[in-house]
Amino acid sequence: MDDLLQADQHELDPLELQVVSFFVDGVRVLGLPRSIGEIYGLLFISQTPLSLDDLVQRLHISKGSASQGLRMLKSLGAVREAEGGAERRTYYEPAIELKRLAGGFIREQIRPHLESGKTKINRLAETTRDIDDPARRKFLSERVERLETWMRSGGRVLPVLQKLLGQ
Amino acid sequence: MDDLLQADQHELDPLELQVVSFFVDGVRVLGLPRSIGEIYGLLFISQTPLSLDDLVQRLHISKGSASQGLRMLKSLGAVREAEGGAERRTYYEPAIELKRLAGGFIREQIRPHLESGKTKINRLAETTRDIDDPARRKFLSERVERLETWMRSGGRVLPVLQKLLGQ
DNA sequence: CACATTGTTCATTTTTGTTTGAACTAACTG
DNA sequence: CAGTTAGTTCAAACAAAAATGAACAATGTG
Repeated sequence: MDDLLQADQHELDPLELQVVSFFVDGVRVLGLPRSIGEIYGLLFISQTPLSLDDLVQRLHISKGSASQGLRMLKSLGAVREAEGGAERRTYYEPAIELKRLAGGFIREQIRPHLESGKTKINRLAETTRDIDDPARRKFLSERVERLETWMRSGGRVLPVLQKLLGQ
Repeated sequence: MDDLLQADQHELDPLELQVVSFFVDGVRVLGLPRSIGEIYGLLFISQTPLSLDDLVQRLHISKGSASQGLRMLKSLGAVREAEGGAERRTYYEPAIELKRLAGGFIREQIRPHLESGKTKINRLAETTRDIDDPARRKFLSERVERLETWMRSGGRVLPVLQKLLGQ
C-alpha cells in the first residue's frame, strides 16, 4: 500500500441510497438532523461495521458532522462500537432492536421535556395562587389542573409504549 | 366607538407569558412552529374566545402567521370556531381534551409518515429482490424484514396510545 | 356601487438550526 | 521525539423553516 491508490471508496449504490433516504426522512419526523439519518442508514445496510472515515468518504459529509452524528447516535443507543478489531480506529455498528431505539429516544429526547414541563407547571400553579380576582383564579387553576392531568397521562404512556415496542 | 380609541389591547400579563412560553416549548418538541404554540397557549389561558385580530395584537405576530397558525390548529382539531357570536368575525376557542389533541396529531402528523414509510419499504423490498449476490441479498432481505416489523409495531402502538390518552 | 372589514396567499426577509473545515488534542509508530 | 493517524471542537458559512407584510379576494354596509 505504497504506490497504490487508496482502495476505491465508491459511491453509494442505488439500494444504499434508497435506504439512506428512508432514514433521512425517518429522523426528520423525529426532529433529528439529516446527517443522523444518513449515518444510521448507511450503518443499517452495511454488512460490516464502518469507521468514522468510511462514513465521511461514502456519505460526503465532513469529519465534524460524522463525529457529532456518531456521538448523538451513541447517546441514543442507536449505534455501538464494534467489538474485536484490534485496530486503532473504532468501527461502528447499528442497534436494530426497536426496543432499544425507542428506549433511547424516549430517555434522551422525551423524558427531559416531560420533566421540565412538570417544573414549569409547578411554577404556573404558584403564579396562579397569587391572582386576586377569585373568578379568574378559579378558571386558571382549572386549566393548570388540566395541564397536570396531561403530564400524568404522558408519564403513564411512556412505559406502555416501551413495553409494546419491545415485542 | 367613534372618537374613542380602540380599547387597549394590552400586553400579555406575566401569567399569560408563562403559559404561552410553556406551549411554545411544547410544540417545539412536536416539531411544530413557535407561532402555533403562541396561539394555542393564549387561547388556552383565555376565558373568552379570541379573534384572529386579537391574536395579532396581543402576540405581536403578523396576520399571515395568525391565519396560517389557526388553519393548522383547526386541521389538528386543537381549536374550533366558537358558536354564537352573530358577529362577522369568527372567534376561536381551544380544544382541551388530550384525547382530541393527541388524536389530531397522530392523524395529521404521524399516520401519513407511517404510510409513506410503508410504501418506501415496499419499493426497497423490490430493489432487494434484484440483487445478484445471494449472500448479500439474504442479508438485505433480513434488514428489510426488520423494517417491516418496525412499521407493524408502529401501527399497533398508535391505537393503544390513543386509547390510553383518552382516559 | 364606493368603502370598510375580515381573512388568505405567497414572494421576500428573518430566524433558526445544521454543516463545514481549520485548529486542536490524543494516541500510536518508526 | 518528529511524524502520522484518529477523532473532537467550535466559529463561521450555509441551508431550511418560519414569519412578515403587501397584494389580493370575499363579504358586508351606508
